[in-house]
Amino acid sequence: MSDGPTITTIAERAGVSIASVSRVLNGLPTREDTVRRVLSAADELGYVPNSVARSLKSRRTNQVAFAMADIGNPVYLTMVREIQPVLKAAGYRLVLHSTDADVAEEIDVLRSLGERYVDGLIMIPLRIGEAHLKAVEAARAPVVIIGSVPDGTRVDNVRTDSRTGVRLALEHFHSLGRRRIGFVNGPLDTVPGSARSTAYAEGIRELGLPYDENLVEIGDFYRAEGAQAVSRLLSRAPDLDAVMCANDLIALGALDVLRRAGRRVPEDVAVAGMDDIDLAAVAWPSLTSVSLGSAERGRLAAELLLDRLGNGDRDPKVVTVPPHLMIRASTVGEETP
Amino acid sequence: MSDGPTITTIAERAGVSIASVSRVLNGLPTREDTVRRVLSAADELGYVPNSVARSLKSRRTNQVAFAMADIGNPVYLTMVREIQPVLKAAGYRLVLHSTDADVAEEIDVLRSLGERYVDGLIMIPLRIGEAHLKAVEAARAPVVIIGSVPDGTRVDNVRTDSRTGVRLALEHFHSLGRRRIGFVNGPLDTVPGSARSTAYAEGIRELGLPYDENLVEIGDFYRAEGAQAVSRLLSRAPDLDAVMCANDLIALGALDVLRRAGRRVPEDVAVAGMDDIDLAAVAWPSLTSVSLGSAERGRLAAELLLDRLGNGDRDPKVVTVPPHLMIRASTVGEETP
DNA sequence: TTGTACGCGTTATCAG
DNA sequence: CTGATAACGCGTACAA
Repeated sequence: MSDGPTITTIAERAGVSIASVSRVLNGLPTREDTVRRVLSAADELGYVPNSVARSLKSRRTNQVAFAMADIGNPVYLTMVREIQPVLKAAGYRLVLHSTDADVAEEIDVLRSLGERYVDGLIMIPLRIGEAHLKAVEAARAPVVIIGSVPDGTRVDNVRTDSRTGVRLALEHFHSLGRRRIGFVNGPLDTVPGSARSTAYAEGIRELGLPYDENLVEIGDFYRAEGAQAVSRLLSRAPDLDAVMCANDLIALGALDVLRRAGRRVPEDVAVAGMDDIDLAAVAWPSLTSVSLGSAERGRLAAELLLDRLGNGDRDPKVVTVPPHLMIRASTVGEETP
Repeated sequence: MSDGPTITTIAERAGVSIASVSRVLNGLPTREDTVRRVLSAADELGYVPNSVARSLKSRRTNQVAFAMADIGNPVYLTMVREIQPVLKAAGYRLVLHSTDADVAEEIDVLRSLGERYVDGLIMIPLRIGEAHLKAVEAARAPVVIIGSVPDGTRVDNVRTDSRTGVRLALEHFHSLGRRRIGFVNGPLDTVPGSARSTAYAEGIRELGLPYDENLVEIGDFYRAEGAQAVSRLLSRAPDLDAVMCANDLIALGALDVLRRAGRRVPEDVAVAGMDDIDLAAVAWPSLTSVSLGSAERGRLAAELLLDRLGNGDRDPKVVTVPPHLMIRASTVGEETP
C-alpha cells in the first residue's frame, strides 16, 4: 500500500536518467544493457505507469463514457455488452453514466467532457432538445448519439426506424384478423414516444382502420407504469383484441394485467412490444416484439466513435439499423412442446 | 471543438495570476473585485477544469471501479444500480469492468489499480485463489471484495451465507412433502459453487434424507447450460419431485426444460433458485428463490469503500448479509388472480 | 545512445 | 490579498 515507484525511482535504482527509463518503457531504441537494467529495476520495484500523469502529457485518457437513461433497462444493458468489447479491443475503458432520463444531467455529462477525463462519449438521450444539440456541437470530445437527431445536426448518429417498426407490428396484428388494436405509449415529449405515436396513427390509417383515441393510452416506459396504463386502456376499451406496446417493459406489464383480468393471450388479446429485450423470449407467453437491433446499434456506435477518435475531422455519419419483427406466442399462440 | 481554456488563459484575460484564478475557482478567500473578474472571464471562455491535471496534483481521481464476472448477469446489474447512486452522492464516477470470470483478467484489474486511474475498487470474483489474495493485499488502492474470502485476509469484505440459503430452500421443499430433491450446481471450483455444493449435502442429511449422487448435476451458472444440466438430471433421476438450482438463471432454464418435458411446476416438480433476480418474479410460474440480498450487498460494498476512502487505516471489516426465502408459485402453486 | 530541461494544467507554499 | 514558483509523473525536443 506504499506510494508506488515512479520512473525517477527506477532511474536511481538502475543508475540511468529518467529519459532512458521512459524510452525503455516505451520501446524506443536503447542500448541493450540499459534496457536490461531498467527492466529489472522496474520489475523489482513493481512499477506501474501512472496513467494520470501520462494522460496529462499525451492528452488522451483511453477512457470512453456511455451515458444512458437508466442502467436498469435491459435495452441499454444489451448495448453495454456490445460496446464494451469493441472498446476494450481498442484499448479503451468504459465509464458508465446513468442519467435517469434527466435533461439537466445529460447536458452536464456533455459539459463534463471538457474535464478531459474521457476521450469520447456515446449517449442515448430520451429527449433531445435545443439545449442538447447546442451542448453536443460545443462538446470538447467526440460524441456519438444513439437515437434520431434532427437532420443536419453535426454529430455521428446511430438511429433506428421505429416508425417502420410500429407498422410491422400493426400489419402483423391486422393479418391475424385483429381490428381493435390498442396502443400504450410512453411520454410524448421523448424521442421514441413521439415517433411511435405518429407511427401508430399513420399505421392504423394505412390499414384502413379508424383512429379511435379511446384505444390510446400514455404511461411511461417502465413495467409498473405500463401495467397501469394498460389497465386504464382495458377499462376504456374493453373490446380491444390487440395491444401494441411502445416497449417491451410496458408489454410485460400488459401480460401481467391481462392475466389478472382473465383475458387469454393471444386468444382474446394479442400483445406485441418493442426492443426485443432478452426477457421477451423468456416471458410467458413469450412476447412478440419489434427488434430495433439494440445490440447492433451499440456496436455501430462504438465503431463510429473509434473511427472518429482515429480521424477527428471527417464528416459526421448517420447509420440506420432496420427494425424487424420477432414473432412469438403472445400474438400467434404457443408453439407445441 | 477548440483546445479549451486553462487557468492561464483566464489569468491573462482577467489580468491576474494563475494563483488567484485557482483560489477563486476553489472558493478560497479573495478580494471581491478579483473574484468578479476571474469568474466573468471563466464564464466568457467557457472554462472547464481539467480533471486529469487536477488528479495528478491531488492524487485523487474521483473514480471508482466495479469489476464483475459478467455484465450480462442481472445479479451484478442489481448491484450496479445500488452502488452507482451511493458513489455518485459522494462525488465519484463508476467505471465498469467485465472480467468474464477470468482469473487473469481479474488480477489484471487489481494490478491496474497502480495506474491510479481510480481511487478504489469493488470486485466480485467467481473464483478466489492465492493469486487473488496476494494481488488484493498488494493493491495500491482500497479494495472491497463481494464474496467470501478466507478468514484473516486483510480486505474489506461483504459476504452472504449461501449455506443457510440453500438450507432454507431445502427445508421449504421438505415441508411441502418433497423427498426426492435434485440439485443443479455451477462449477465446483468457484466460490459459490463449492459453498452451495457442501450446503446441499449437509442440508439433505440434516433433513434425514439419503444423499443420492444421481440427484446432483453440475453445469454452469448460465441459463442454457443450466437447462442442459437439468435435462441430464431428469433422465438420470426421473422420479425427482423438486429441483434446487444454484442460481436463478439455472432455475429459469429448469422451468423451460420441465415445461417441454410435460412436467407441471410445482405439482410434479417444485423448483427453487438463488439470487432472487428481477426475472424470478416475472417468470411463469413465478420462481421461488433464495434472496442473497444482492442490492444490499452492493450498497454495503459501496459504503465500505467510501468509508475506507475517507479513513485508509482502519482495520478491514467483514459484513454479512443474511439470506431469506422468497416463496413463489414454482413451489407452492399459482396465487389466484 | 544518453542526459538535461521543459511543458502538460493544477494546487499549494511562501514571500511580498 | 496576491503573485511567483515549485511540485505532481511522464514524454520528448534538444544538446552532448
